[in-house]
Amino acid sequence: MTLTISTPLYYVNDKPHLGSTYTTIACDAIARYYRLEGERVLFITGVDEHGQKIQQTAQLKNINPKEHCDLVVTQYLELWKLLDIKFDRFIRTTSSKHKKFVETFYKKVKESGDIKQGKQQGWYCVGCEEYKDIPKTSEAPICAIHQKKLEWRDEDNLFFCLSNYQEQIMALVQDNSFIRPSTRRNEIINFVSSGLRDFSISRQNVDWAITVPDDNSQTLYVWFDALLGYLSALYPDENNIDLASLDNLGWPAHLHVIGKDILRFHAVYWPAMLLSAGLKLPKQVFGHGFLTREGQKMGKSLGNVLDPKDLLMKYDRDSIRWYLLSDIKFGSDGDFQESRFIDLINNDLANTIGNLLNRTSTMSRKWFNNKIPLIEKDNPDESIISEYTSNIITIVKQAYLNYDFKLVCESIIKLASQANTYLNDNQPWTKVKQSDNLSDVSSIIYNVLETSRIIGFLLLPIIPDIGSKIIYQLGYKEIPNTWNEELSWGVLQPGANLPKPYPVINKLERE
RNA sequence: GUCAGUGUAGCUCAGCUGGUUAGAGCACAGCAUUCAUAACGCUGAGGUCGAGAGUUCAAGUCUCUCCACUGACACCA
Repeated sequence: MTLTISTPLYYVNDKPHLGSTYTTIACDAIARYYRLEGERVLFITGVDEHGQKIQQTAQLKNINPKEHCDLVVTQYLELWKLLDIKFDRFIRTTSSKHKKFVETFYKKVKESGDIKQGKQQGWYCVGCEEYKDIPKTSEAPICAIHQKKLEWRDEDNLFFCLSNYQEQIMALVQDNSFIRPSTRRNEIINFVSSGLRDFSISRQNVDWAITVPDDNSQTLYVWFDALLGYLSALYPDENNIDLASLDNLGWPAHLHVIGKDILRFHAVYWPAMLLSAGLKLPKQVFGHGFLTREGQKMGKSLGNVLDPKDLLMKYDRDSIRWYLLSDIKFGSDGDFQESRFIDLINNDLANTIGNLLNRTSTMSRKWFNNKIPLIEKDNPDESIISEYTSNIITIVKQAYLNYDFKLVCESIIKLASQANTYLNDNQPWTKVKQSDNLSDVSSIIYNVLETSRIIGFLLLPIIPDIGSKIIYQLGYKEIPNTWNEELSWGVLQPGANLPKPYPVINKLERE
């Protein structure tokens, strides 16, 4: 069975920002975890390219919308490459595959009787490009943001009959495995229990969008179009687009990872659309938090937006991944603080983990002829460290399953600290001076090499580069695709060659 | 405005159904040490748990009031 995991399809109004980077890194870690577990994973990401805003942005730049989209898409792909994001599908909503699918899907929903004519009425601000929630009866209301008069709009649109799915959606959002983290579930339940209203899925004056199949005077509203990207992404190409084959292509999705701001679309509208089309529902929707920077909201007006590309110029990708995944509880909001960033990288990655490997490998090579020591007898202390390690493995695996990356990282650090303490307690550098203790020394070193090896594997989903470096430095010629056989004690071959160690990460200087 | 959530050491946060001297990591101080990336290890200092009142033998943990911040309250993604 395929595990399908998705990021949102990012809106290409602007270049990628730290938020989408964060989401994508988290998804990548999840995908890597499942792959190591031996699962067949389909990791979907992509972009949402339609809508009036994009049309307008392109106009401002004096290029056509497609050119604009192509440009931004290039930036996304480049960033994901720099971050070594191992996605399987990248879906563009302007692709012909997607268009074909949207038409197919629309027809099916229409056959189900869930599309009707309606009127979209309301006070509309041209500046905001949105309808304001202001009573019909108000006279000459003014937009609070733009201080301009609002227009009364009364537009014939197609509506999706969301209200037909009130009970089913209610049951879905109350199921405590669907919306994660659970703290966000209540909001959605409140929303649903206030009564679902039908929503419009078409627009009359937006050209940069997919045309409604049976009414070329209108185009489909971006959300209706964008959500369908999760499905169109599954098809290998634009041939044989039919709903029945989705079952074999990886649907239903195992997990949609999204920002908390778009939870409602994914937990309410999207499932209803799927129900209407007779398709299965995704298993989980995870709404993560937002990032601030040095305690402040990031925004253009403040001029404090942190560009992921700039970050990558200064720091390597694993440092960024480690910071985002280890310091911020996945699901909660987080604050990006550069001094903390530097502290964490230096302490966790360089001092605790990197130095552990380095000191152990050096000892082993120095005293055992550049090899992993031969174990001559059982070390009575072995069980202490090996049992500790095995407990950590259990905790880490469970934490990965819960998408609790913070706990994953914390537990791995604990293991590394434990190994450092074990070395200090046993002092192999003292024992080695007395030749009759050599067999003790070999066991001690072997135990810590083993621990380091397991640390390397456990780190792979979070920081693949550093995890791999650790594993290579222990003599592996290649990184195994799955980890279940590796996550047991005693895999390192005594007597095998140990390459010369080098720092898995360099320390960062504080400015 | 209505509803929900948050407010615990300098910083980021744990503290389940109320119960001995309130915890962790980072930062800080001291000790120790050289196998190692001036790293590791050990010890310590640090909090009237947002404010006030109440229930209780006992409250960070329950109730009420207040203060501050955040989010949701339908078509901006």
